[in-house]
Amino acid sequence: MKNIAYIRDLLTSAGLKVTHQRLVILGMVSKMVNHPTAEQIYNSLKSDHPSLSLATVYKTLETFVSKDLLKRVSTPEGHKRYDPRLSNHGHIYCAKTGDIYDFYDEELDALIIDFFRKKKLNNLVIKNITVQVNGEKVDPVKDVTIK
Amino acid sequence: MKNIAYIRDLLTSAGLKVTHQRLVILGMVSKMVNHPTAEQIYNSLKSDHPSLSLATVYKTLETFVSKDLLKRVSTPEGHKRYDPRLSNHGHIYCAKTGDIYDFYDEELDALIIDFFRKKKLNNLVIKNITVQVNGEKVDPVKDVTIK
DNA sequence: TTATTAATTGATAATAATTATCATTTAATA
DNA sequence: TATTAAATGATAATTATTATCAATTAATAA
Repeated sequence: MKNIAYIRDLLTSAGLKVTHQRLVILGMVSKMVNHPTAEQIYNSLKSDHPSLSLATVYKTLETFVSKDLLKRVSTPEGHKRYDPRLSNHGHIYCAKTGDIYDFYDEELDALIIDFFRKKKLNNLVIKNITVQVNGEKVDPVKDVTIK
Repeated sequence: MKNIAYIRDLLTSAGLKVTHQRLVILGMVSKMVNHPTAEQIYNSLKSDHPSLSLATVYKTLETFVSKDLLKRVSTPEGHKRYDPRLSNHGHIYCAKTGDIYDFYDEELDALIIDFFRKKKLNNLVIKNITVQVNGEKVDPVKDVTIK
């Protein structure tokens, strides 16, 4: 639960001016759970903030990504969506509904990081590693089915 | 090395009419190494096939994806790119150049599949699992750097 | 507290990427 | 070879995103 004062601090620490728009955009995206697009964030805000511009939402989101206040998530459909959860985690993407679910597992993270460490990839600074699971929700099945 | 006869078989097996356009598009994307966009594929073909339409390239690529003859790859930039390599593998994405490198590791695959099997995710048919590494190529560094 | 200044915003135009439409052409059969 | 359904090409339309720029606003300095 990010309150206004906390978001204000985040913006200041990132070297960004604290504007009304930034406060409400970061506040909104932080409480949205399903990795919204710029348009969805705009739609969630416009009734309470009728003067807000869609262009501002687009620009502001990209500003936040560049300052590491948000992460940008890519889907197989190739749309930009935003994720307020900054700690490393994986995504489960449902092709049928377009929903994205987060999953967290430190053991898996450690495993993968270790894997790449051993690989000794030269010449590459890794920013993040994401495990993306693509699948389809179905009527309840007994167990996870792979391929 | 996919020759014409082989590609012809692929198309037929997928229940697709064997057209000149499909042959050359699948032939081209299969030999392109860096996960091209529809436009890049079109550009690679148009000098030899001046009558080919960009719209056909777009449509054909999506047809191939729906028939599992290609995979669609998403990048943090949110563009659609295509991958002719169907066996499971991970992607290393360079934010600086936009290049995507493949990496294959059966041990890592087995590890991750096992992880999800144990999770017993109900209600989800997993189509594929991709490990996506986002990073930046730099002047040679000593070792892989994480975060 | 107000003035200054540079950054931000909103409105909208422009661009880029992708999809839709539909008349024409073509591949697979009968 | 004729038939027919599917695919193609040309282009319009749509969608997503970015650029432009005058007006506004936040941060600061006086």
